[in-house]
Amino acid sequence: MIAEIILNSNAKDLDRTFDYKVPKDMEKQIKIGNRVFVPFGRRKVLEEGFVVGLKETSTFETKEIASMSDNPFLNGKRIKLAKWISKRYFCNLSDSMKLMLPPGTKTNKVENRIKEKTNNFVYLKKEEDEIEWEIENEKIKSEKQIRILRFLMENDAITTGDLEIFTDTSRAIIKTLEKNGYIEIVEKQVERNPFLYKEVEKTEKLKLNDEQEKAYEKIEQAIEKQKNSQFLLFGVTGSGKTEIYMQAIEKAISKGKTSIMLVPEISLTPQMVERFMSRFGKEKIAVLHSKLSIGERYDAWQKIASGKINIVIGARSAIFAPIQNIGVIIIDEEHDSSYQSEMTPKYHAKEVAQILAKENLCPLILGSATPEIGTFYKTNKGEIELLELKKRANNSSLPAVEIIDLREELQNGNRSMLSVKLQEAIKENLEKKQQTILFLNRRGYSTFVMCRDCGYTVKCKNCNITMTYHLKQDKLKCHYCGYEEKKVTVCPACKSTNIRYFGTGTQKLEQEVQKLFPNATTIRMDVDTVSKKNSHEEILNRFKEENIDILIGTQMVVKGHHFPKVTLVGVIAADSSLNIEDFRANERTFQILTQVAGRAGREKLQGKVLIQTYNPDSLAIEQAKQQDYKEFYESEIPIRKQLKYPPFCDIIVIGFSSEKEQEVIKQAKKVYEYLKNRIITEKIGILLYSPVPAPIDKIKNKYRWRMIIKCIYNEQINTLLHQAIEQNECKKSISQTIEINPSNMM
DNA sequence: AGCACGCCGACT
DNA sequence: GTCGGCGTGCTC
Repeated sequence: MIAEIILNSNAKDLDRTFDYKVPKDMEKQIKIGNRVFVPFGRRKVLEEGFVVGLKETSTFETKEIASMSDNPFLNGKRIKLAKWISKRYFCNLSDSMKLMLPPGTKTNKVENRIKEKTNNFVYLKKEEDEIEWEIENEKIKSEKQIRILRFLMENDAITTGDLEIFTDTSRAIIKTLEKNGYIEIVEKQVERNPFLYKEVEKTEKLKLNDEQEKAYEKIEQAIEKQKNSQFLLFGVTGSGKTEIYMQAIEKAISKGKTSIMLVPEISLTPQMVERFMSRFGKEKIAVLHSKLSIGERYDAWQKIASGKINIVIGARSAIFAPIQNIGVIIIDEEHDSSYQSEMTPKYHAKEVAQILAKENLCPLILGSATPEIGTFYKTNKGEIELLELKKRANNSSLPAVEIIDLREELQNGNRSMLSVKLQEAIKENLEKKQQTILFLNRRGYSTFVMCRDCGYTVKCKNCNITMTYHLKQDKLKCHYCGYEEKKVTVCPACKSTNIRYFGTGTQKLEQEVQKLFPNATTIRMDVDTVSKKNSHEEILNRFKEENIDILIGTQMVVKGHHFPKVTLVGVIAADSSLNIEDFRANERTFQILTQVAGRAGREKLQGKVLIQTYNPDSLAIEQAKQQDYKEFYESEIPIRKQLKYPPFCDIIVIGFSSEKEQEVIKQAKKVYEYLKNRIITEKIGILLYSPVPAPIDKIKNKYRWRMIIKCIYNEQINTLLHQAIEQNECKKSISQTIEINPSNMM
């Protein structure tokens, strides 16, 4: 017997199967999906690989499989899904398989066994920076050691269970680190999973109103009849979507089936999880999110794989949880961009969910108050069934939204970031002792630094983008590669000292608010303040519990949380998402403004929203004021149609990048010519644009070019694109990427 | 990706 | 002479 093996490697050249002979004693157990170790080339160590096919003969002179894990790891269905992913998202098969492997799977030949987790904790003893510095000072340059340190830093405490994931060598390094006093290993009963010992009170299902009942019945039917249909549960926050989700899950359980519910990472709060646990009991629910350590993730994964779990709740990657016999898949806030992975494989959890739902013959429920344009379009075409919830369950009224024209403010001589009206509203709110949220989707202090004499702007030396000034560290930072520089006082081009800091970020906003309202308490939330574990929750809880007057933040403040005392929301600049080079600019602006507006006055108190903008005539902003999704949809659809944007046409971006600009251009042109010829000879209806530099043409010292194709994406196009890459080989130093309707067009 | 082979310049 | 830098090519 011959096994077709995919090696665990991300090299382009190795993204194909290799044939190996199956030893006689292995023939009975071996199955597609098994993990094996094989000799490869001249390498001294065995390589890890996965069985993706079995056959009788091979045209090659085969070597023999050396060993096989007892754990099956994957199966035929998973391999099939991995193959689909690598085809659809243009990644190596080994990359898509990695998504489905148990967390912390070791990639060396040592068998991976994790002993029972104890409560022994390893703590970092010193300040993070100091450790890194000391390590480098002692010239300990081992990659492994640095990796372990990173791991320790990311999880300020890890269990000895986590330690088991490491290899013997790594464990030895950790012991050395302990001996030298960098870390300490303590025996301590600490419970990191707040739900493990917490008593949850059982709650009963709520009575549905007529609208909810109508929607639920449709879903119930689909679960009952095992119909692979898709639903859009379209309703504002507070219209009772969650109760419908829970009853759908209950229905699935009653049929002996499991459920997956995806939520955006940011909405995965303890309160949300508790709500599900008190309905279904905590034993049957597994929660997967990015704050889990590898050990915790491993435990959850094993529990799901063993069949003890019937509900999986998690962010994007939870779609790959090893759960069987799915009865319903739910994607809450389906428009959320976090469902699209930004790392290879750049999969979209919604598309993967569609595949899984088809495979399991179960319904897929998408929920949103501001669905993706494409999703709503499908409800018109009958591909998705629309279930509408118009009523707000608690009958609270929509906040009053007002648009403020910043051009007028400027004409009237107000150079402040806060318009007169917004300042007055904040003052009034402070007097009433009610809370305010100020939203500005840009972090840092100043977004660019320019010489007023010669127009020179400070750019990152690795990336072709302007540096942002950060007040606290008094430094210029590149938001793309993290490069930092001293602040500039003398123009490097003309030696002028007439340097000005332009643009505003959350830091400057906070400073200005403190200047204007010295007696108000403020708290800021953006990536710079929430870098540490859990502080996202901490900031929001502090804002709520300590009654802080003003919360200043980027999009993080927009989602999930319920703040009963917030009655004023100020949007400092609604334009930032409007001017980006992206076909979703209007959609993103509408979604974010509608969501921010929804933060104001969610209970008895009447809420007020002030949106400051330089484009008061923009339809997206005007319709966000009305908070009328359908009207926005109706106005956006003709634009999409006219400009040949999704959902009428797909945008395919082929990217090329390398440190050598000439090579990038050469390869881009080569692929362009190839595609042009194929399109002419095969008469394929696609629009091909010649290669141009990407909007950000240099990141991390790599020049970036790209070409855009507009067409209706299908199997034929997919094949053509794969061939375009395979048949136009290039140097290893050039990286080529293909994305269809990428979430980031930069 | 690794690992070896091979070709060429630098250095005892 | 030979050590080592890295470009090239192959791995069932």
